Amino acid sequence: MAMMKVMATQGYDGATISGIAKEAGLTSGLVHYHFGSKQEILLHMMALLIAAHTQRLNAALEAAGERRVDQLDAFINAHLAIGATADPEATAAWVSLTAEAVRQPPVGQAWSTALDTLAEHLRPIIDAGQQEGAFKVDKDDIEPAVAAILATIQGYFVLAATNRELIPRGSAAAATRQMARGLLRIQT
Amino acid sequence: MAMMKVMATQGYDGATISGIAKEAGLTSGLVHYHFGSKQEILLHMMALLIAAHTQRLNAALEAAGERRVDQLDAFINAHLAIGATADPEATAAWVSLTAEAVRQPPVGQAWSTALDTLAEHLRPIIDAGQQEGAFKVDKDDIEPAVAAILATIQGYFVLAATNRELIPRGSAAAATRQMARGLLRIQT
Amino acid sequence: MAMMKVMATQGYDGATISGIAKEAGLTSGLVHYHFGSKQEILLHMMALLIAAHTQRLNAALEAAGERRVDQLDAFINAHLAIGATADPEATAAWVSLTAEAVRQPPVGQAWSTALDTLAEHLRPIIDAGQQEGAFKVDKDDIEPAVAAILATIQGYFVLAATNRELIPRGSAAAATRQMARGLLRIQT
Amino acid sequence: MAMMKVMATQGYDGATISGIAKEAGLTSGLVHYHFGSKQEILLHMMALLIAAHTQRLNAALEAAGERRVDQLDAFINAHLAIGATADPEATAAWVSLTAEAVRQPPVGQAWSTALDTLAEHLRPIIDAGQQEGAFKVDKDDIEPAVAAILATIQGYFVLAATNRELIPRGSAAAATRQMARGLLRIQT
DNA sequence: CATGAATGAGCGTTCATTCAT
DNA sequence: AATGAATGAACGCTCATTCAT
Repeated sequence: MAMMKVMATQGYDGATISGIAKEAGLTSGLVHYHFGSKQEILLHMMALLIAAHTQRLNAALEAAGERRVDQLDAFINAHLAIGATADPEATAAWVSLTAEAVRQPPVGQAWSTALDTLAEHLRPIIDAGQQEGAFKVDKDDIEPAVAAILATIQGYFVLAATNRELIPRGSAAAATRQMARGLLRIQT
Repeated sequence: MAMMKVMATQGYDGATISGIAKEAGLTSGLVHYHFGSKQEILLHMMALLIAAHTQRLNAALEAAGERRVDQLDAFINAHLAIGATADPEATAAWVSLTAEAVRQPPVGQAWSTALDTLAEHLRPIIDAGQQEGAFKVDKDDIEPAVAAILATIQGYFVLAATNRELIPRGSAAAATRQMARGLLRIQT
Repeated sequence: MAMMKVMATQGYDGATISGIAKEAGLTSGLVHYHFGSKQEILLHMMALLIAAHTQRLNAALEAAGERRVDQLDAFINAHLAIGATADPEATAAWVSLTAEAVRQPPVGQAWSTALDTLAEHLRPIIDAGQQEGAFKVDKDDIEPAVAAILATIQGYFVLAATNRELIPRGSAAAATRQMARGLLRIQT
Repeated sequence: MAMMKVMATQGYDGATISGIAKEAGLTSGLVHYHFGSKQEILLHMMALLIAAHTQRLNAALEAAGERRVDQLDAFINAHLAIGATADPEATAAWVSLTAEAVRQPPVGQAWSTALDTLAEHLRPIIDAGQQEGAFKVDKDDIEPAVAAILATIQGYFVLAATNRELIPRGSAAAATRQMARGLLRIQT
């Protein structure tokens, strides 16, 4: 998506319609012909980003096997493996988008929905792990754990977009897995 | 700072000079008399935010005592205690600011400096804990741990600004402390 | 005509080609295939409006009989009978059109022609009435009278389109006939 | 007012903000600094036009003396004397404005109010004339008469803006007075 | 004939910035 | 120090018009 490329470096307000159009090899009029408004482009970009990510995530979870800890690792890896997020442009765009989620209610709603979807992938894993005794946590600590893991992932995105050199290459997924083990009291 | 209030709800581009001025009870002309450009206001706001935070952080660390684990907890609590960040406006403004750090190099630089400063507060604690044997980690895992803890904190800011209901009340600091224990292999 | 419907509520500039096309169940491309330009559509709409009106007018005049005063009444009634203009859409479109006649010379020309045509229907009636002694006016007052009656009719259109409640139901034609009697000094 | 000049020849949509600004020797930004929106300029122009007219009308009515017929004539003359409206630009602008009254509800409201104000000047004259026996009309014919006279005046504005040559020089006021006499059955 | 994607000029509007007072 | 009028560039968006299919 052209908007992603432009937003990655210019942010939402800096991403002008004609800038996006030029990046995509179109004219500004045509962009509006297809999208109606700038916000719609943003929402569409989000949908693409989320769809691509969801697909990757589902594939990773299916490949993870039966063990809860492996599923947990797969969830983390799907977000953070390979250099604290594979696509720097997508990461930067996502961070810019986060700021828009604060401002524009429709974007905020879509953002919330996306995060909720992630939580709904993660929660059952932790839930099952807890019930099966693999994760030795209180029932009451499950929701906090879901939030904590998602926070860590989002935080890595922020750091990757703004302070890449702070993250030792390849450490994000490993560190997060280790944190999750502590959080969920997984024996290793 | 008036800009913070406006940025919290409107973002950087949505925060107009005259909007900021009105919030502060001034006129737009006078704001420019003092600041020269909008970016300078942003940089000034960051400086205030960072200074206030640094002061709080230093006070917390001083009060923490000698034990490394207490210092670590103090560091985490200083960022996340009391409902996943005390001041919702400051949090929202910080998240908006993050997006600007991606766009505007001077802002990005200030942001990096701020994060580095935090890292420089956190690193010696972990360093010492490792050397003293309280934290049973490899030397090579110290930098990743610093990044991971900072990522988690920043991630909680993001969630607090966009998805507050995902974070169970008061769970942020506790969960982060627990994660840090797992990451640094602290016996409890 | 579709343009009339759209112009009645949106005016000329507010009436977009694709809006007109949608109203007519066509596509914008096809509209241009037939008309070449938006102005041409307007001119075509005028022609239709005028043709329909002229036909109605001629029929009314033929049915009016020999007496000049009856012909005069028929002329007035053909414009104003039945609730100060029967078709509100046509009236509103006509008023919008009037404004375009001020701006676009070709439209102004067509408008003038239309008014002249009306004058040419009205003038001979008054002329004959004056010569035959039914209308006791000076020869010099004929042209002013033609203008005055046309003005009253156009004025009723304006009021009907903008201030309908100012006109007591059904009073327009009667009042105009009475005014014309005063103007032409017709004994009653 | 600059907008009036531009609207007189270009209509409302043709009157661009920068066109108006240029006519007034300003920049487009400054125009918006003072007016907020194009519609507000239009409303302001209406207010000026109406205020100027109301003042002229009141002066004319005060100078008219006690006789009802003189007051009636003064009312008519204030609108139409001197070449079917003195200021061609104001007339043309008014006609363009009429079309906007059909489209833009706030303009329509202001237009209605203006017309109602005129009606409220005219009605008491006719009312009194009827009660005093100077005007030999039914009570029920007063409202229709008010509407008819206003219609004629508005109609002359339309003709003046679009078909000036149809109106013999200086005939408008005289013809209207004569029509009013017929309408109100005033003996002469 | 008919479609609808595509163009591009131009619109109203916003706003950081300047400057006379 | 302080005001707020003034500037001007840039934005999102609209739409008459064109044209490949």
